[in-house]
Amino acid sequence: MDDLTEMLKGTLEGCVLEIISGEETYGYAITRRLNELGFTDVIEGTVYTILLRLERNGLVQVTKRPSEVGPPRKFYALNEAGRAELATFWAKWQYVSSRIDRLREGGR
Amino acid sequence: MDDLTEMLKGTLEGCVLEIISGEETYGYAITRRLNELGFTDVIEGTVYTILLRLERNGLVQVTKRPSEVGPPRKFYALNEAGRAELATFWAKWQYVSSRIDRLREGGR
DNA sequence: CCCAGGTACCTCGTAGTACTGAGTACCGCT
DNA sequence: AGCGGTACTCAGTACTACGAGGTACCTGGG
Repeated sequence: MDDLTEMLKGTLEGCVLEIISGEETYGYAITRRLNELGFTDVIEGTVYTILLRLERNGLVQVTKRPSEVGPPRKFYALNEAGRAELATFWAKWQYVSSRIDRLREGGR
Repeated sequence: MDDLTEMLKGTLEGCVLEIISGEETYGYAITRRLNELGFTDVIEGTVYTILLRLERNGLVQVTKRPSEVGPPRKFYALNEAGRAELATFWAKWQYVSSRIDRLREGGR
């Protein structure tokens, strides 16, 4: 599937929040996870800009830990504000996707 | 539901295409239709920029017709390229939304 | 020892999209 | 004549994802 970038706007951040909420993890691994999930074109640079934004907005707690196979990793975990943001993301997603599906059904 | 604007990027154009595909219609009415559908914050200016883009990209056929209640209307109808674009939009939507839903299900 | 390759992070510039705000103009009604 | 509803246009703004490049750590092979 090619060029989903415009459709991912506004949802990618939520996806990253969801991944972080599942387990404390770091940028490089998040990129791999997104690629596995089918978002094959999502690139490291994109994920890092999202992570920096989350940090700047105070939605995550960051912990730096050494790695045995490379440079130190920055692990991200959701804080209370992050969990709240994730909840509103899913609410918005539910709202938007249901309405688009309804439109698709020839919808009234 | 407030501030869906980022999440609508990339999907609003598809919604407009879908509405046009249902019946030949014009900008002002499309805006009303979107508002009815739940996208209450979508504003005329946004719809017109989308319509101009569709026209510039050769996805629609435009017909100007007089109105009895105001200035003349520009009616839009999909051409062959527009129908193709609409089909790929729904394919992308299917792809993206299914994957996001899977992620939400704690998904593997 | 050095260098390639995988791991891990950061940053600047660009492009695309939705929104804002202002402007223009037509119409019917009072 | 003026007002409210209809209808379109356009310049400017904000936000997000992406591309391309750079830095740095580690292991293994030549």
